[in-house]
Amino acid sequence: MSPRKTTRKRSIRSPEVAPLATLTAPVEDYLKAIYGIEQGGDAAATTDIASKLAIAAASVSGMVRRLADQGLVSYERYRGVRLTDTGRRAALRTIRRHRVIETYLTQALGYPWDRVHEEAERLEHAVSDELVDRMASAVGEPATDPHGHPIPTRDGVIDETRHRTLSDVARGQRSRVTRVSDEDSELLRYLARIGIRPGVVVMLTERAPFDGPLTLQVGKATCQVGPALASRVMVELLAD
Amino acid sequence: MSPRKTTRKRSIRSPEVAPLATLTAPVEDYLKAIYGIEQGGDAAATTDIASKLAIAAASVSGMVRRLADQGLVSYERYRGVRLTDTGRRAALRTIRRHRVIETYLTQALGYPWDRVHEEAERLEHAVSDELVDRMASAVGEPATDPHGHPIPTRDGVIDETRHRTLSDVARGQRSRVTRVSDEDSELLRYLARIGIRPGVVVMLTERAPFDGPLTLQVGKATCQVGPALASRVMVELLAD
DNA sequence: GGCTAGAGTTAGGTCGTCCTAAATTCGAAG
DNA sequence: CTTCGAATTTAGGACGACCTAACTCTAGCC
Repeated sequence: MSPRKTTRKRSIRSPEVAPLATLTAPVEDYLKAIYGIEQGGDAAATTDIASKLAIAAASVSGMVRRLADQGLVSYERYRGVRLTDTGRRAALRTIRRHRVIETYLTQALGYPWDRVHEEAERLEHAVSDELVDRMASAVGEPATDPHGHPIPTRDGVIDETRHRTLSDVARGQRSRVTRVSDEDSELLRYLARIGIRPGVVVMLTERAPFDGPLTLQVGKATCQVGPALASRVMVELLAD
Repeated sequence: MSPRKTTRKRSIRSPEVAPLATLTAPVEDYLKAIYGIEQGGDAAATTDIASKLAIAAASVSGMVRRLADQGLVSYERYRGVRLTDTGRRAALRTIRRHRVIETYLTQALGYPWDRVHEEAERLEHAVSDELVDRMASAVGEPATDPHGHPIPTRDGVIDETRHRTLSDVARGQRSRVTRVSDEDSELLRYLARIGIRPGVVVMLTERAPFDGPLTLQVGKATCQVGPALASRVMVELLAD
């Protein structure tokens, strides 16, 4: 019916190795989101990207086409999105920036860990590579950010070890907290209050049935946490 | 899904004054530029703004109307632009950010003074007030940035003393450098090389006629500088 | 193997910021 | 007081990033 020739008419770019130089802030945000979703194994679905970025799905369709034009993702209609190598490099660069900034702010400027995410979310689009490297070296080239997430190296190498969450831990099992989700600052304040942070050892003493609360031994204290919280705390199991 | 009527409405102490909350980066740049031009005394002319921002004059006309709509400038067609109080406060806030960032980068992260401007130009739009304040206090609440420019206080108070330039200094006069222009990094590297930086005392020993080069005694060294450089170095005269 | 719920896309807008080209206005000089 | 050049504004576009509404495709179920 309608002409639907929207597929082309973009600019004519002969070379195919994308520049990687000047990405806009929204583009960097999309790439980060897609990277995160792809960690699940599958191609990133439109709605997942949309919900992660709090954007309408229709907007994602449009943007994804632009990302594909720029060689940052590969994309087949109705089939989801995958980062190209170029796109993955760009995503990891942004993630490195974000995490170095978070680490620097907490260590060098005394920022509380529940507020660095928001600040880093803005700064990651504005800092130069040089500044990121200076910040990283000022705090001793950290391997993880304050929430335990691994920091990619300058060359885009990142530890992709999967961790299980507290929800997966069996009763009576001791584990060490490795990472906590960093986006919800209320959650972070609460975790700080009950003593849960990367490095801390917790013992799961009880689990109520039907996805009920878990009872944890954290240091000398005991606390109960719901499944929503438990699924946002990553741990590694400890031998007894 | 959500109503997304998030269109701000920050409260400000004075009644009915404009929001001042979320200004875009271009808007902040315009306000800074207008502030700078207004320091000359007159209303800011369209072409001056355009050339300062490296933007077409027609674009400035359009933007200025939007600034006026937001209550940031007052504007009469063909008559130039003046900041309103709200606009001036916003401009000073951005200038404070810029200069605090410059100072922090040089003092805390060892950034060379000829590259901080560029970095600050991007970061000034991304940092929160809290971060700026933390940076300022980390480097001892500095009164000036690395190039000698005064830093506005949190409440928008700034030292507006006019300084004369080296071009205005009489032969045989001793003066102390107070500020140097910070936008040209090549100039800054050269100034560093010949030992001119804020605080340094220079003696003008000779001036060639017809706007020719000036001969300066800087410490134990002598150097000759052209009028283009001299007009970008601000000084205060010293009694002998 | 056909049907439909929900995922995904297209259509058609809006907004902010920029552009070039074509008027228009101002003010200074004759 | 007219006229001309420079300053300025308007007209008309482009682009990126978003939106809602309406349509289309896919996959899972009977």
